[in-house]
Amino acid sequence: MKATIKEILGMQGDGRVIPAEGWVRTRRDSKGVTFLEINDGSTIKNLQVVIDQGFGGFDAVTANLTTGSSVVVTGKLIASPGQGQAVEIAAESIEILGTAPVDEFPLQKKKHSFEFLREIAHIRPRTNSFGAVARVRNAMSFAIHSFFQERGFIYVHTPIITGSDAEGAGEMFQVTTLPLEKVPLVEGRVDFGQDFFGKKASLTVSGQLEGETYACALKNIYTFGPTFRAENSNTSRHLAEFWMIEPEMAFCDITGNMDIAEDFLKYIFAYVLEKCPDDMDFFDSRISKGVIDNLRQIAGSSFKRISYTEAVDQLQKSKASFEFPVSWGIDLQSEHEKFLTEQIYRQPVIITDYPKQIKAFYMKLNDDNDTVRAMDILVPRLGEIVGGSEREADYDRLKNRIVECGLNPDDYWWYLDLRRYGSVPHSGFGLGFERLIQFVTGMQNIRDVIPYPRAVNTLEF
RNA sequence: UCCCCUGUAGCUCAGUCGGUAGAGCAAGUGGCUGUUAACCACUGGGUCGUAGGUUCGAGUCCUACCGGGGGAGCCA
Repeated sequence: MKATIKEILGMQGDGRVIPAEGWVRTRRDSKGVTFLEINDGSTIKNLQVVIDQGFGGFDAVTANLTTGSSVVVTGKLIASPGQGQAVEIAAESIEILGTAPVDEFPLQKKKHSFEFLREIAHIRPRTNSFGAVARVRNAMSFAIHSFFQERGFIYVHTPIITGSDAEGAGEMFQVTTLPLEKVPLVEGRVDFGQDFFGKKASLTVSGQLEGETYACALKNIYTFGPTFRAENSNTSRHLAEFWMIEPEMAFCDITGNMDIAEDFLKYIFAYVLEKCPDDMDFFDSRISKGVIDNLRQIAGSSFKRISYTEAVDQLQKSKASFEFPVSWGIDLQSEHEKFLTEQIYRQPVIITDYPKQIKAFYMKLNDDNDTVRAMDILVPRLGEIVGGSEREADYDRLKNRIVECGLNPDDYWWYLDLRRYGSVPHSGFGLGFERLIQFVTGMQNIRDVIPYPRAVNTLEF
């Protein structure tokens, strides 16, 4: 394999003759000399190619040497006499592999809006912004695995298709092979017995319940995979298909859960700062001023930990006027979460011990019988980024909560079995990968941190 | 799903009181011995989202639909 542009930029400009492959980003003509910047996505930086217009073969390619065309340039790698780059290639031959006609190719050597680029999602990775997002996303994926692997967590592949219809985490996409134009009926209702699985099936909204079963066998596990929500939500923070990270730890209480979650976030931030300095410089200067300092500061500090009751007190004491008034028992609204992280504490905040009414059935009930051992991590700008809890480990209390929440215990027989045989305290949390990328990069819209966003009425690519 | 904003040149936008279309960037041509957000000059470029309506006349006002954005809810 020939050297990537990233590798070439790290070489000495000692006059060696090498090939360089990439796509033309921009071209500048002066009298007698043409400057070409080519990029191959291996780094956000471009390689400058200098072409003496007198050299044989230039006239043959000049018309097609346009933004977006793909080229192989061979020439001497030399120290650059100009400012802005250490080395450059003095072209000795140029081959155009694929042209990009200027009147058709949608990217120009100018800034484009993210809204426009979303319409050409197959071309947008060739821009600085989306190249940087892709590289940071890659680094973060790797960091997730290394964080857990270094701590002995087992990576578990929980199912994508699920038969549990009542996980309660959101609207589900149905999966079926039944002919939708002629659905088989029994007594007026759909006969799922004739469907592929013999029962109603859906795409998973969470791997947590299955994750718990493996944690209760392997101690510490994590999942990292696609998740689906059929909610009709149209915001810059929601997708119908997104990636979620869900660790689950046996013999672990809510405090251990918080410790791991906090360490995890700091590890990811530090990792990206170390491994993607060029891309992060780009985000810091062009996308969101101050992201680097912000991440660095968070990675080196301790998160504020308060109870839900304290949070409500703080919000009430602030005398700020909210659209939704604050009182004990309400679910915290976006405006409340933002006020806590951006105005009161100005840092990530972990809130624990929520009223049981506003949380899921599987969370461990506290002795007060009113609150559960939930923990949400809120960050400035995005609000909730992590949601987790210590799980209810007592069979009877869990069964009661299932009934209280209007669910059918029979649907959870295998989940309840965990509490019948060798039950242990265990805890875990869930974290939306794209929201984490948003936080790290400062990108405003979640549709711009995933290659091909799936959302309501969005499935062009 | 609700509220608000928006749709005009390839892109980003301006367009006053309703009177017949503008800029910047991009592109093309020419100029400039090394540029790097290159620079200077000139040139070309429009079914004003779609369909109706009001009017002598609609980019502009009204209605519906479609697309995009922001916020809320739901949530990760």
